[in-house]
Amino acid sequence: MPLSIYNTLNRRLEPLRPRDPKRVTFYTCGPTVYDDAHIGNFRSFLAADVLRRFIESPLCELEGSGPGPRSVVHVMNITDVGHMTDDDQADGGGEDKMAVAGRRLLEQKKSGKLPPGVELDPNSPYDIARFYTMRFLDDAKKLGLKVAIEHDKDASLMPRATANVPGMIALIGKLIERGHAYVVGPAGARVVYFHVPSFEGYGALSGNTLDALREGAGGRVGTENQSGKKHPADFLLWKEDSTHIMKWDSPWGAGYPGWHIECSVMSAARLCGSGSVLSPAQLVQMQVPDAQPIIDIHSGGEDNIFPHHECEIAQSCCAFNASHSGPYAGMWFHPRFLFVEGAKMSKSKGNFFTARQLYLPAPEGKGIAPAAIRLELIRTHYRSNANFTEQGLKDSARMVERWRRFMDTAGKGSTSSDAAARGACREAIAAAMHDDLNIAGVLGELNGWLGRVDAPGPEDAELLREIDAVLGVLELEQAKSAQTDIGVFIGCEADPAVLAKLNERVEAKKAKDFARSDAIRNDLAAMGYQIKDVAGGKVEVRRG
RNA sequence: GGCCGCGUGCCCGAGUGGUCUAAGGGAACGGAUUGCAAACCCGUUUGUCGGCGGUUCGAAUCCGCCCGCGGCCUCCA
Repeated sequence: MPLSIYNTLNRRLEPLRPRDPKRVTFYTCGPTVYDDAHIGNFRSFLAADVLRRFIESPLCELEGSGPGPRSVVHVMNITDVGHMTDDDQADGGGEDKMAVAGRRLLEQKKSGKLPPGVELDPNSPYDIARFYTMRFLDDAKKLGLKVAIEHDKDASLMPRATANVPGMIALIGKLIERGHAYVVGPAGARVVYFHVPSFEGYGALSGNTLDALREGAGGRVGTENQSGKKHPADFLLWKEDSTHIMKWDSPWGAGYPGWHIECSVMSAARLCGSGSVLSPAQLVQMQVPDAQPIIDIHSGGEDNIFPHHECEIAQSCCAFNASHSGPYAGMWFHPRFLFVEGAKMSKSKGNFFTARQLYLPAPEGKGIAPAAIRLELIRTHYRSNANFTEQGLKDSARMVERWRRFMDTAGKGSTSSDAAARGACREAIAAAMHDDLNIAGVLGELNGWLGRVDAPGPEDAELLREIDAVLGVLELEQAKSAQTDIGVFIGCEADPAVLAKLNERVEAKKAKDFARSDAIRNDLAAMGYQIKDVAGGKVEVRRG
C-alpha cells in the first residue's frame, strides 16, 4: 500500500504523487520570529518533520515509484517581517509585533534577564528578529527538526522574508502585468492589492469562495476600511509607508510587503530551481504548465488554511501557471491545534509553554528530555486536537527510556530475535505509517514487539534504528546530566549543598542508620530534588 | 450562518464490515526485589466503542440526523 495522506484540498485521503519521486518538494510555513516558538507551533512543525522523514525512509512506498533512495527538499521559511496585516481593523491595537517585542526585550535587558553574550539593540527590528531566529533554530535542532539541522549546511532551506523582498517586488510586478493586481492611492500612500475575483479557483482549499464569504454572518469582510479596493476580499500585496519600522524601496514607493506574498516567492525560489535559488528575474520568467503542481507538499497549522494558504494559491497560480490556474501544491497537509491540560493554551491560565521552558535545565526550564517532548508532541494523530499533559510527558519519557534500554541491551547482544517476528513488526509499522501517518499504530506494534523480545541483538537494534529514523526520538540528546563520584544529576547542576547531603546519606547508610538516611532524602525533597539509588552505587538526582 | 476536523476504558490511543468478549503505552491494585524507596520483572483490574435511527446474516467500522469539542470565515502553528 502506497503512502496516503489526507489532502485538505480535496478533503480526502489521497496517495502522495510527487512529480519526481526521487526529489520530493515540500514547503512548510515557518515561525514568525517576534517571540519564542511554543509547543503548539512545534507540534505542527514536528508533524511535517515526521512526514518528510517517512518519505525518506526505506519503509516508505510511493504510488507509481520504485523503492528509494529518495530525498525530500524541505523548505521552512522564517517570517522576520513584523507588520503584515492588511487592514488595521483586523488587529485591535494595530501595533507592529516587532515593536512590541522590542519593548519586551528592552525590559529584559534592563533587568539583566537576557542570556549572557547577547548583543542586541531592542530598537532594531532586525536585531530582534535575529535574536528570536537564533533561538528558534536552537529549539528546532533540540527537537530534531531535520530542516533546521540541514540549515547549518544549506541556509537556503530556511529563507528569511527580509532577504526575499526583491523577489516579492518582482512577483507583485508580474501579478500587476498579468492583470491580477492593481495599485490604488496617491503617491506617498499607495497600496497594491491582489484582485481576488481575477482568480477562479479562489476558495477551493478552504471552502471560503467569494459567495461563501459574502454570505458569512460572522465574516469580517465589511465595507469599512476598504476604500480603494475593487472587491472586499482583495488582499494586500504592498503598502507604501515611509514611517514603517521596516521598509524597502519599490516601484510603488518605500513600504512593506503583504503577509501572503513571501511564501509564494520563497517556495518557488528554492523548490523550483534545481538545487539553486531562483533570482527575482528568474521568478518573473518562470512558467509552469497548467494542472501541474508547482510544489509537491505544503504544510502549515490549520489556522493557515484561510486566508493565508488560500491567498498563497491565488498568487502563485496567477503568477506561475500558464493559464493562471492550477493546484500550486499537490498535497496540503494541515496538523490540528494542541491543547495543554485539557484547555487551550493561554498565558493567563498558566498552561502556556515555549519549547525552551520545557527542555532547558532548572531553574530556567523544567529540564525535560527533548526526546520525551518530541514523542509526546508527535504521538497523537496530526488531524486530532492533541492534549499535552504532564502525565503524557511522563508516559513518553518512560517509553523513550525503555527504547534506550533496548538499544543498550541489543548493543551487547550477539544474536538477534526471531527474524519472522521482526519482519512482521516492520511490515505492520510501515502499513500504519502509510495510512495517513498513524503513529499511535506504530507505537502499538513497536512496543508489542519490544516486549516480546527477551534478548535483543544487532538486527533488532537495526530495526529500532530504522523506525526511529522516522520518529526521530532516540537520536536526540539526553537530558543534560553531570556525573560526580556519587551522583548523576539530570537536568540540574551538581550543587555542593546537595553533594554534602548525598555524602552524609552514604555514611548513614553505611552505618545502617536508615532513619537518618530517609530523613536526608526528605530534606532533599523539600529542597526540590528527587533522588533514587541506581546501579553502580550512585544516586540519580532530578529537580522537581 | 457557511466551510472543515475530531468524539473508543481513569489517561494517551490502536481498530477502516465477521478472528473485537476491542492492540499497545501509562495509571491503580497485588506479588517478586529493595534496609525503605526507585527501576526492572510477573499477575490482576477498568470499556460495547458520544446519542438515536438505518443498511447488512453481521457495524466501533457504511449511511442519515442529533449532541459535544475544536479550527477558519482577513493577527494567529
